[in-house]
Amino acid sequence: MISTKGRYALRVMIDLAEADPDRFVPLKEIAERQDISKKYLEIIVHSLVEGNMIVGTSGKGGGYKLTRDPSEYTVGEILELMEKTLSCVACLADPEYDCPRKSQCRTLPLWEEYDHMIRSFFYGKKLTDLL
Amino acid sequence: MISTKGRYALRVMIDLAEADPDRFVPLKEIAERQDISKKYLEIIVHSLVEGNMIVGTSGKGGGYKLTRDPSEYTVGEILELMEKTLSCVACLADPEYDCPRKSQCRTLPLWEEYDHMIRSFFYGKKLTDLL
DNA sequence: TCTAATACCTATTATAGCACTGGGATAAAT
DNA sequence: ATTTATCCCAGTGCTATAATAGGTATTAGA
Repeated sequence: MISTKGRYALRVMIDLAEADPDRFVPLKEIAERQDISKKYLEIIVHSLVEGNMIVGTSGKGGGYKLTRDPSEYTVGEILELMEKTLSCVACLADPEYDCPRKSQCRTLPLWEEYDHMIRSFFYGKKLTDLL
Repeated sequence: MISTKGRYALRVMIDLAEADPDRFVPLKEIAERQDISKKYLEIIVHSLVEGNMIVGTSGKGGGYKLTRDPSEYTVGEILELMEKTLSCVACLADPEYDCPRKSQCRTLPLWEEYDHMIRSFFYGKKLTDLL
């Protein structure tokens, strides 16, 4: 399941994409428009800043704005940043994990196909496709 | 994410699909073959019995077997039984829920498309496709 | 009829992640 | 100095997951 973090992050990004690209939009505004607690959004935008999706400046007139043109973001990268992984099963989420049953596992090919489908879907969607 | 319940259930079903269709396969055997604690599998097969996917008989010579031909099961129905929902977001998982933002939500169409894709994928796979 | 093998039932637990909330420190513009 | 912001750290309540434990009931066969 996509958590609120991923879903809210996407809404924040859409909100910013629809704003004046040269303006720093304060979180308070986004919170009101999106109907999400500003406090909770702080956590989310922090991750977005860490992932270089947006930049923030403090002080009066401060806020957040995108680091690139809206058309240069994919939904996949935003979601993956927030969810840590888009993988549907534990055995694929951690690339380090080497399952002892993998050679005989009847279900692994299914999960791999599923995983691939999800990735293509989300990485194939641009942020601008949602506007 | 697909939980262990869903993944293990699928493996149980595959295990039974590969067994003699007239034989009741004891859980102990499945647990050993699949390398899953028998105790935990009890919970899983209980749900499978409840959902009429398999039947069990007690006593010596007892065990579990499929209720239909392996080709008549879809992966989707097995997973949905175990996971309660295959929906990726809370707003679609509960059909009763009527989101106040749905008419203006920029992300809803994305989740709907995603949801549909997942359903088609899993309901389009038969148990026999995994053998 | 006894025994072994089996399913079936109820309960408890430990851990982790999710979805937040609170209080303050720091930064910048007027 | 004041206002408007971000930035930072900490804590909380809840629920689901992934099990484990111990027992009862049922059945086939020796």
